[in-house]
Amino acid sequence: MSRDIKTAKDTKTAIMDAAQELIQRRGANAMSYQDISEAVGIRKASIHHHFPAKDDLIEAVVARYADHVFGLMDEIFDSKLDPAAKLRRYAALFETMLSDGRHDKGCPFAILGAELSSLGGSTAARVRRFYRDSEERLARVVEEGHGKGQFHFKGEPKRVAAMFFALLEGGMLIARAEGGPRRLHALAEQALKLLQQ
Amino acid sequence: MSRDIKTAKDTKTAIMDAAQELIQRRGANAMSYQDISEAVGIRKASIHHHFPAKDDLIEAVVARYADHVFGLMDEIFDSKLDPAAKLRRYAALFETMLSDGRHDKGCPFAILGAELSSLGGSTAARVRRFYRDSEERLARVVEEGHGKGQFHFKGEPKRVAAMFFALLEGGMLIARAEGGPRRLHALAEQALKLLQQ
DNA sequence: GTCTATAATTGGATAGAC
DNA sequence: GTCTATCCAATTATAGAC
Repeated sequence: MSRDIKTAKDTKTAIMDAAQELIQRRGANAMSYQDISEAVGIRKASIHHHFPAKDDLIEAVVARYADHVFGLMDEIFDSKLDPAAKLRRYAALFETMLSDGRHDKGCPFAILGAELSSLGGSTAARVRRFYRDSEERLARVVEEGHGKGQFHFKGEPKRVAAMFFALLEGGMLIARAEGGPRRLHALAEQALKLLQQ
Repeated sequence: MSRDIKTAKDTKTAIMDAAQELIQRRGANAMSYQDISEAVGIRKASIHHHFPAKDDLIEAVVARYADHVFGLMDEIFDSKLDPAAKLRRYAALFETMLSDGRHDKGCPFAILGAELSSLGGSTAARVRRFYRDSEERLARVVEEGHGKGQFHFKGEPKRVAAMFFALLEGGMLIARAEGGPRRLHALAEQALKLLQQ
């Protein structure tokens, strides 16, 4: 056996976990190999063994996170919940993030969106893709709600979905600065009120 | 006369202009005195004469920008425009920002919100204040529109205002990544549709 | 796969001449 | 108020022993 049964989590994963937390809290530019080294308990050089360049690490983290979130989204959106409940559950993902730890974590893609121009090309592409795919999935739920008569609005479902997404990403940054998860929750609920009225 | 009549803009202002542009495009963490030095055409040490520490510079830029924006907001919101037109004009401020230069500038306060935990204390406080004051001003417009029967919604005007604000800040980051000013415009229009239906 | 050691560069910042 | 020169710390990254 090459792994410790108990605490076992391979170093590569531990590095990515630490990096993700740092990105969510401080951003990719403010994250250093030194920070990760201290968090994981290994030397800087060892990180380079797993991720030769910083961009490689950021990209790996971002790819893993996107897979994770889309997994959760698909679970929610493919369920038998009614459309409004689906949007609530989706919003709750953001709220839960703000509740985590020291209450200073944000959505990695909102943070990286702000840092977009200093990211590597493929990471920037992944950020854009995340936005696009999120809106696309949301649009299906909005459309479903519209079709079932649960949502009432003028305009295209696609636009409403984009609105809801922007609201959550922006609201997350704002609520992280002041108000926390409760404030983000209130934002999402207000949006749902407008959709259902 | 101690200033050149023609190109005259004092160095301090030129430094702040360069710093603001860099913050809007890359973020405060990715901005260096070296970058500014090249943009302005002076030496790094000269920047330190005007702004001893980087935090001083960032704070000065942020304070000036907030004053500027609140000036514009007050002009719009104190005008005789109807509430929907006021919100459109407000949204246009964000759209104009995205149209500027290489189309990669964002609202400094959205960028700095993402970098919040690596900012100096007083700068972070200013970011929070900007969010609060923006929402407060927007709330008055939303309330006005509700009172005049132009906006129809359930819930508190304060919440609706917060929603509109989060939508624009988040939408700006997303539209900067893909879609540009037109996309942000569509977002704002969709929100107005929901309010007016 | 992890370590020590070290390179190479850049960052923010200061001292002191002009 | 701007410059040259310099300092010191931090950062990304590599080489090579274990």
